[in-house]
Amino acid sequence: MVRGALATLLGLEDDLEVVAEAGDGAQAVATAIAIRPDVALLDIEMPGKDGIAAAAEIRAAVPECKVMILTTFGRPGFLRRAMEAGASAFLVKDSPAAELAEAIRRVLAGERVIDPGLAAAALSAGPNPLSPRERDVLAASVDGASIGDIAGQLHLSEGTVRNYLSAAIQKVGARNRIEAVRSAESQGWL
Amino acid sequence: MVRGALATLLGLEDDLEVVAEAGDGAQAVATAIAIRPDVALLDIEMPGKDGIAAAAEIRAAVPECKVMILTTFGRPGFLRRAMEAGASAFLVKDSPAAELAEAIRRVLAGERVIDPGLAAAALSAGPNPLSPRERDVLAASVDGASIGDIAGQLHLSEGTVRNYLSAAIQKVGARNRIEAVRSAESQGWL
DNA sequence: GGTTCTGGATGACAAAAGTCACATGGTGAC
DNA sequence: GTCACCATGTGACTTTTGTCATCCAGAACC
Repeated sequence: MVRGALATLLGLEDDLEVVAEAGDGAQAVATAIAIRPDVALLDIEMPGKDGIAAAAEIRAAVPECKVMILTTFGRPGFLRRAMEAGASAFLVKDSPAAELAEAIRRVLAGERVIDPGLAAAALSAGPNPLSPRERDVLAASVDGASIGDIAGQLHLSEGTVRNYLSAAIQKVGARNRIEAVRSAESQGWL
Repeated sequence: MVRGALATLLGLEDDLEVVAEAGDGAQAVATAIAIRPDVALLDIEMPGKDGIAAAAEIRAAVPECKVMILTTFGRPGFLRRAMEAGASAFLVKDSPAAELAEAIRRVLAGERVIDPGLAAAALSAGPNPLSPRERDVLAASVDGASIGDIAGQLHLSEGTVRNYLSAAIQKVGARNRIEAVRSAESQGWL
């Protein structure tokens, strides 16, 4: 519904044309390759996951297509990863609707558009302090899995899982697994 | 942005007029009382919380104003509470945008509009099994608080908190606190 | 060749978390 | 007036977590 509404809205602008819509990441990549649009506007939270991966794929397959990220949660880590994936813009959905069309025009003109408050947050937060393995273990514990579950799922010994979790908890400055997960999630580190 | 886009979209319909917009629950209630619209379209997740409470207040203060809930997460418990608050419609944002205007017309004609899949889920899930106090304790533990923290926050002894938590975990069929929180949240029981 | 880093593992230990049994008041329903 | 819950509390007990020290193998780097 949101996508449809935004598409209709953008279609009302004289100088913009919505050439396609897609419901998930994979479909977005396929459509971008087929249509070769000037710009692709992607969300991060999508069914089938990861608008950032989709962004990277589109950049690789269709270099002349600028990629813009429009997302609900302005997490510093998301911004960082989006930029690394070659995105030209990073906007959050709580800015006014009029800004969207304006941002698209600026991107088409070659500018990069980044929510200023978010840019500051991303710079002050610093990079993801978690090692890849710590990230895996923390990510595997989001929905209440026990140490044993995580160990089985990741083919590690329980002791190792405990160690990684302990390290992750310290690094993010949390007091236990749950706080660590919340905190890492809110920074976009998972 | 989403609100603005939907408002513009609805404004394009010949027979509908958007008379106001509000950014949070309190403002929505105040505006509804001032403007006395035919229908109010509310989200549940709002800054300042709880579109369902706002719905109930609007129903009480402006009885001729129908209240519709449009939300991202179609949780059975949300639907139940929305209906108890006197809502005339409960829609989820992943239905097509065209349906929204149609739903508004049906509500204005006196019908109740409910997402059918969600209605089934709400009926099969049954009512919230948690006692109010169990709900409080579980809700207080969402972001990683320890038993001691919760006890202090709710002015209970640690043993009592443990007992409530244990009961809640059993009732929702979870294996630990985190699973219980996730599960209760996904049902809309918190 | 030595140093350092990372991924992985073990064992020990303390601190939480979770379970159980049981006790006491209060509130409604029948 | 009894019965069934609820909210609240205690104490004992087991299981899970989280922390720490220490170890080993491979890769990278100088």
